[in-house]
Amino acid sequence: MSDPANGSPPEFQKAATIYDVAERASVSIKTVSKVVNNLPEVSRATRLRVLTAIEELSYRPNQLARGLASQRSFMIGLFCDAPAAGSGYIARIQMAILTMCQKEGYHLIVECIHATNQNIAQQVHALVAQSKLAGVVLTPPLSDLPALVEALKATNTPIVRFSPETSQTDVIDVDIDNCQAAYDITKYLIGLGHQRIGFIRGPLDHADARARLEGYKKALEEAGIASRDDYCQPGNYTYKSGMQAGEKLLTLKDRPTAIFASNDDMASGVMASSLRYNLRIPQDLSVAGFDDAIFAYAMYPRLTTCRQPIGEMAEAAVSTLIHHGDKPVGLLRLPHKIIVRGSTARPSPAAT
Amino acid sequence: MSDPANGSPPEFQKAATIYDVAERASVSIKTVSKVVNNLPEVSRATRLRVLTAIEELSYRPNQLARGLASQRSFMIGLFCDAPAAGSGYIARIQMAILTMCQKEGYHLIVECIHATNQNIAQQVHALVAQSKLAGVVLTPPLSDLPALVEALKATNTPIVRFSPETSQTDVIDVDIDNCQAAYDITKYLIGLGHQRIGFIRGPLDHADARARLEGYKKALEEAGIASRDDYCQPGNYTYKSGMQAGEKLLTLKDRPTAIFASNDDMASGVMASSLRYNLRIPQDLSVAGFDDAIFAYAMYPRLTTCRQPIGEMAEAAVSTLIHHGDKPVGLLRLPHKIIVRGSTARPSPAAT
DNA sequence: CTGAAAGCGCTTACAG
DNA sequence: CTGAAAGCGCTTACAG
Repeated sequence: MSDPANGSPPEFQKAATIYDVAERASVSIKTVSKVVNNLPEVSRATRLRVLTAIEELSYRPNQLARGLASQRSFMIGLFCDAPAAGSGYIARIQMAILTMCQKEGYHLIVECIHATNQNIAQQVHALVAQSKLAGVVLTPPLSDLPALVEALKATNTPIVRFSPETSQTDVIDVDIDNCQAAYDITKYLIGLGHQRIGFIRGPLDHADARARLEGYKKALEEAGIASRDDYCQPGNYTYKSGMQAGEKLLTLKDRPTAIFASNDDMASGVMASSLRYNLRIPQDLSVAGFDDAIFAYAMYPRLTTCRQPIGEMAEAAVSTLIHHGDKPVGLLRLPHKIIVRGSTARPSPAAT
Repeated sequence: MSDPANGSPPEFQKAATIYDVAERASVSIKTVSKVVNNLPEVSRATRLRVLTAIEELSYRPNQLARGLASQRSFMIGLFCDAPAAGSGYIARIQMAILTMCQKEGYHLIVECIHATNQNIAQQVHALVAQSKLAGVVLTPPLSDLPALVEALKATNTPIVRFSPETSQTDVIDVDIDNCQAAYDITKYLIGLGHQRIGFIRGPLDHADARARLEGYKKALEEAGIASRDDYCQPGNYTYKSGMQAGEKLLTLKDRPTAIFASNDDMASGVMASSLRYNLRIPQDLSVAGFDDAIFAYAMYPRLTTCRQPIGEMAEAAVSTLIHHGDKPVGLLRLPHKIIVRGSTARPSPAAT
């Protein structure tokens, strides 16, 4: 197939280099470089000539050479603990980041870092030093690994963290207002006519779990509904813990007419437990979750929940990494969205 | 912070290069290169000296330089249509591929290619030519995009496809035996005592859907159970189509005591529809799915299903890409696994 | 607005 | 078993 001795121009076999383009356009490679990188200082006529040559040779700059020479690659790292785990939150972030990267002409390189790993610093060093990443996106629970963040800072790599526990300097954080979101859902349930609203909280060492609990209480208080301790059950964000909390809530004397679980996995558990007591959803019991997990749409009835604006968060993250320096450091809060579906309704007259 | 005028060795500020290591170990860079790449022809003593120097300087080879010089990068591309969509099948593949890559010292770069995109060839050219990918993994539905496969072949990039429709030359394919898997599930249901087993098939233009249907029929036939047309309903792999098929099956005069849906989304739909008829699962109706989707474990009761050995498939895929040439081209079939959970049980005496 | 030259940090024949 | 040199394909001061 290959024919090295062939005298004809190698337009087919070998990829064109910047030299080929320069020669064809009768300019220096410097000029080609400028055109490719969209720098000014090139006359319209020259630019057009170069562009034509690029087109004709279907030239693509070699990213490896570009990165080596400029000491920065066009790659953004996405560091995850377990990309495929959980309810798809991480997967959704990845998809959004990827879309943004492609829009900006960057590539996404995904790395798995185990939060329990000991010398993270070493691993990061290997990863970042080797590839000269243009920036790194951290997803939970990695957002809250001081060792990771420090190691990254030491390599002078820009960082964006998704939903971190606490804000930090030198770092950009993107998140939603969990308290407000929980407040909104609770208020929506109250607006529906519910007075007895159960709540299943997440682990209290998670800042988001605390914030959601706070939002729930705030909404009740504002509506003049006394909060009852037995209506607020603990959970740990798993399906099973949701089912257990559901059992407790549904066997209460004055059982709630609505249950708001702080995530979709637990909401799913509640729905499972409601089957045991022959409660129909949403006629006998309204259930709301949080996250808009993949399965929230595949269960019956579909789950009312809160969706994070992951697309916008990713957009903010990537553009911050690429144009970093323009944006201020700190926490960026983006607006969430309540998704109302079939699992919530007005309480039946009998229940109220 | 940085102090270029500082005379002390730059062990901290700047990353060590191969020259620094060579100097410290008193060898040429060639020798360092050999040690790093695990090539022979280096005496034990020298190798040890180099290794020590590498350790002391915490040297990491620059991947960009390595790639540029050798004309091949240590990156493997994972091409997906929509990484986050669906029931997590793609996400799981990604996780497995990623794990393998890290084990082999490669990086994973994820690219999103829309199957509907017109000139895929161009996009591939840009992607692969730019980054000199060591290999590419294709996931459905991209596995069956001739334009993609051809474009990739033209760049001489090794390819591995997950679950393609049809085998091809020059390409390695990994898959399970869908017919056998469906046969196994059906046989398991028969073994439980079910005689009236409904089936919901996938779209018949999918090879896997056809194979699963075939497996179902084969198991019935072997057991001497006549297959009934009204027990075999069409579906298109969505939750909704599963629910519709469920309605049809459950309103049949002799309704099935078990339903086997060709994927978990449809199985989930069946379970939803069963609620309408006050059928308890698994007491009144057994339901089995296929895929072991993320939510299969989060529903109630948990779904009996078939899991693909994604870890092994990924292992085969990556090692094939890296050591390609060693392995034969063609289709590699790996063993599936039936996961029995709470959604299936013996039929109740009344029903049989 | 454009060129010539050095250099990014490796690998790879080619010698010895 | 090891060295010296060229080259991978770009970018980036430095000149003009």
